[in-house]
Amino acid sequence: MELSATGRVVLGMLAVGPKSGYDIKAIVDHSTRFFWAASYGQIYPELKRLETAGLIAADGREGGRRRTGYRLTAAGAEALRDWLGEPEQIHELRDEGLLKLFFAGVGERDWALEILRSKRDAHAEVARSFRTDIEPLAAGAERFGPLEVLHYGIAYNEFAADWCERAIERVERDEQDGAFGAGEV
Amino acid sequence: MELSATGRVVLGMLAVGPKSGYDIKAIVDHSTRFFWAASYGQIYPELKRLETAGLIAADGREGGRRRTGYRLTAAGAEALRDWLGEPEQIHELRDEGLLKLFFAGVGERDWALEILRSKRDAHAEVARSFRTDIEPLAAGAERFGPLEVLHYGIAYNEFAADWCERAIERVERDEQDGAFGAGEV
DNA sequence: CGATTCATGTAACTTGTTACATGATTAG
DNA sequence: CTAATCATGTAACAAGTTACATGAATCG
Repeated sequence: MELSATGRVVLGMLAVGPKSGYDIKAIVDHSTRFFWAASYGQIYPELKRLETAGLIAADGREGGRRRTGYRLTAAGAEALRDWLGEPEQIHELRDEGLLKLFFAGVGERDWALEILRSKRDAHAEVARSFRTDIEPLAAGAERFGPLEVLHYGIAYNEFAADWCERAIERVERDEQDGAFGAGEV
Repeated sequence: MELSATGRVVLGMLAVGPKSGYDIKAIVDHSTRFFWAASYGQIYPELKRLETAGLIAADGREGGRRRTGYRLTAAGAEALRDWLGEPEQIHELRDEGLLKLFFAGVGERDWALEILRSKRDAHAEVARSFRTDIEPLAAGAERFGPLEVLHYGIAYNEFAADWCERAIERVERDEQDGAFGAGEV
């Protein structure tokens, strides 16, 4: 069975331990959402689909609150293993800063500088918040994975901020305006 | 007027010079598609919308073939300037390798190594193809933008491949299996 | 003259977000 | 008691892909 985008994150989260849709959403929102988001509108229907397909089942837990928790079945564990074992990895990026930079040459040099500064600042701020807000919480991780991915997120944003900084320096150093563009707009 | 995602790339492409929907699609497919894609199903309806809104107009060019070319109007140039001047920059990443890595700890160490190797190889291959297939064509760029963005693409993919390589080394060096996870699946 | 490319367009489908409806439980 | 949080779910919408239909022009 081919897992949907949301099915992948749901199955993975349930592999760590039994959870409700609400739990999954909360965990996704402060972990994978930076590279793999999921909304209630996807999670709840997907839980039903996975249950129908026999990959997950209700966990028996009863508590004070109404709650529909799920756990992985043996078939679900197998589906997760299959997916993790496939070498294919979707990689999609939608980066408006790069799109703006692509067109920056239709204007003046200042446009490029402003675009690069905005991109630099945005990446620097994400890296900073990962370091100060999330890393302390994730530091004592029990399981391989989350902390490594967080470190990737920090490194990626610092790489991007650095690249922008160096690009700004190049543009500022570059004296001849002729190299910039035709100023079509 | 708020530009749609496709409106942004269409307006930018027309700022460089008059183009048809077919032209735009062809250019997007070998340039911005890595960070800002667009399909015919979006481009043609968007051209109509932008024309109705007065941001673009038919270019007068007639040729042998049937062709509906467009150019920017003054209002379109203003809309493009407004958009380029806004500091906001959408940044969305969907990275299945990171998602797999996030869950790698539910299995054995070998899973993590395979995931990291796949991600490393994919990024290395993109960087290689940018360097050998695209950079030679883009080298003599007249306008600021495309070449800088290409260099970002190369640097980003090399960063990611490097990070994976170093993560692989860390995992291989790390002897104590206990640090790996509970092996839930 | 037949294959390819140029060229436009749409319909069906899939995916995903947002906002809302609903109501129970718990903390202060 | 009341505000916040827990919790599930759906409807409406927005965005985007794929595949197809259509046909003209060009290349070999």
